[in-house]
Amino acid sequence: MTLLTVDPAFQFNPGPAVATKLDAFAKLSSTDRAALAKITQNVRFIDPRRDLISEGDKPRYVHLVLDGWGARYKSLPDGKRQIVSIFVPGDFCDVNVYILRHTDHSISAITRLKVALITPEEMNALTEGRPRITQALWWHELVSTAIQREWTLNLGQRTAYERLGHLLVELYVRLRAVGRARDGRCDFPLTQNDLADATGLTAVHVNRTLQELRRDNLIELERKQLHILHLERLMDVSMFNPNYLHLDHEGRHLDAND
Amino acid sequence: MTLLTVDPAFQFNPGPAVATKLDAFAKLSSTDRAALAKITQNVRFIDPRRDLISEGDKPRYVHLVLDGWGARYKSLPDGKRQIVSIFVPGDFCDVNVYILRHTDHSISAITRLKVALITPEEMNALTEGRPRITQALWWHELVSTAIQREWTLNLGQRTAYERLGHLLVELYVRLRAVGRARDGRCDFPLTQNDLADATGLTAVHVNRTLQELRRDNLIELERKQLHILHLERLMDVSMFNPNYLHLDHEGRHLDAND
DNA sequence: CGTCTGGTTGATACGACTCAAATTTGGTGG
DNA sequence: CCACCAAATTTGAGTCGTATCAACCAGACG
Repeated sequence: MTLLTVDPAFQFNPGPAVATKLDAFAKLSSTDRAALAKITQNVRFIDPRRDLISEGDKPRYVHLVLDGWGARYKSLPDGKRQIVSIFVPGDFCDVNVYILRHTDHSISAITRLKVALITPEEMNALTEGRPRITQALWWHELVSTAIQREWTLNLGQRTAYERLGHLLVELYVRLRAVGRARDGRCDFPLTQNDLADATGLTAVHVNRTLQELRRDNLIELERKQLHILHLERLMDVSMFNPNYLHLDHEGRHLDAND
Repeated sequence: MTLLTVDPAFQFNPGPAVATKLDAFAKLSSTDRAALAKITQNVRFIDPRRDLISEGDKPRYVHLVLDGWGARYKSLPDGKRQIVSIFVPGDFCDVNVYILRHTDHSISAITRLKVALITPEEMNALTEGRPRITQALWWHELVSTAIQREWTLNLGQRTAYERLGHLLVELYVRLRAVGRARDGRCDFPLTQNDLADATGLTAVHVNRTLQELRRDNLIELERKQLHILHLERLMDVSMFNPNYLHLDHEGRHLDAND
């Protein structure tokens, strides 16, 4: 399987998603950007469906997704599996994990994944004397856990229909924030099986529920391309409130002046 | 309503749960402890079922639970409600929240709650030049999100029976780690309604499932007291793996030498 | 061309929900 | 100390959303 073709999402924004994302919180200076660029030198590619990190591993690097999609999942002894997070470009997988002895989850590639490996030392060097970046990383961390809370709510209280709608909107909005989505359209490489693992439903039920969403003229989804036809309405029926993504910063928090 | 009676859990450990908890990660020095004690001066009490923080509030303080139980929850426009976290003594509610503009959730008291209010400035002063505390706080943060991930797994993949069993074990183990549980016993102030909100079940089903757990001789639960009769077996049937709590540090990571 | 993965469909089963009411518990005031 | 009330727990009957099992289909790949 050759997957060297350029991800079509690049049509939207060929630039680095990381800077875009952190910029959304605090306008970075040119030296901040240079420092960020520096830590993304050590790049690794992971084939689709391959694990990048396995439960029990000793954490050695912080991973930063430069391109492609990944998923964090946890497995149960009875074979069940839950996707607990989805990573899109610009996402750090685990800031500061190396504080812990062992990871409690696995991370695998959904598409072919391009990640930067960052050592603890590089991480320290990055934040040392750069309050904007330090705060932006904290922001990233807080948003990640806020997303995790929203997923808890999603699984606990929403119906299958709302749950799927909510997940689609979330991913669309997150992609849009890093310039990878526009006009209701984005790449969407998750299979119905992945969606099932992420929503706690079966693949069969995901299939039927997606058909409902299509029938209601809310989405189109085929060939790994998602088109949300009525974002407002989909947000409404899935009770999506974007507040938990904390995108209301627009770099106004701290400003670079160099 | 007068709730000035001393929490019976105190029988186990009258000392400060915070230090106990952070100590589990990194042995704190006496000056570290003094610094911790200092930030717990500004104390506030919250009556049961009252909100401590409401969704949309501007975060002003970091809250540290000194005594009692609390719950973080999110509500949906259709009235549904999900408890996404439970706080027990020694838990920080939100390290560094004040980076965000608005909170995306509410926090309420389960029992009468004793919390310390900590300003951003105090927080900075606490960590400044204290790498052990800084790391311990990061550890706290990482464990909190690991718990959130486990809850996602819990809601997505476990049956009602496993789900409840898992929650009971988690809370018992967390309480034990701060000296508030022993020999399978601990305070357990959650109502069946609370359990329902936390597990994404209905109160009726929680009731029936608790009866099953009792019938299977795994637990006793009455008058707000939990007794886990066979911890090993309960962990087994609920597929509880303690790794996500990252309690395997025992202060060996960093050592104070003063 | 055959195989494989991902998607679709149909029939049936069951876990958890809903609604409604009874019972118990704990706190309050007479 | 007892009567009362509200909150929490328990029980029963009926329903529904989602799972399960089993095929079948379509496109991509080798």
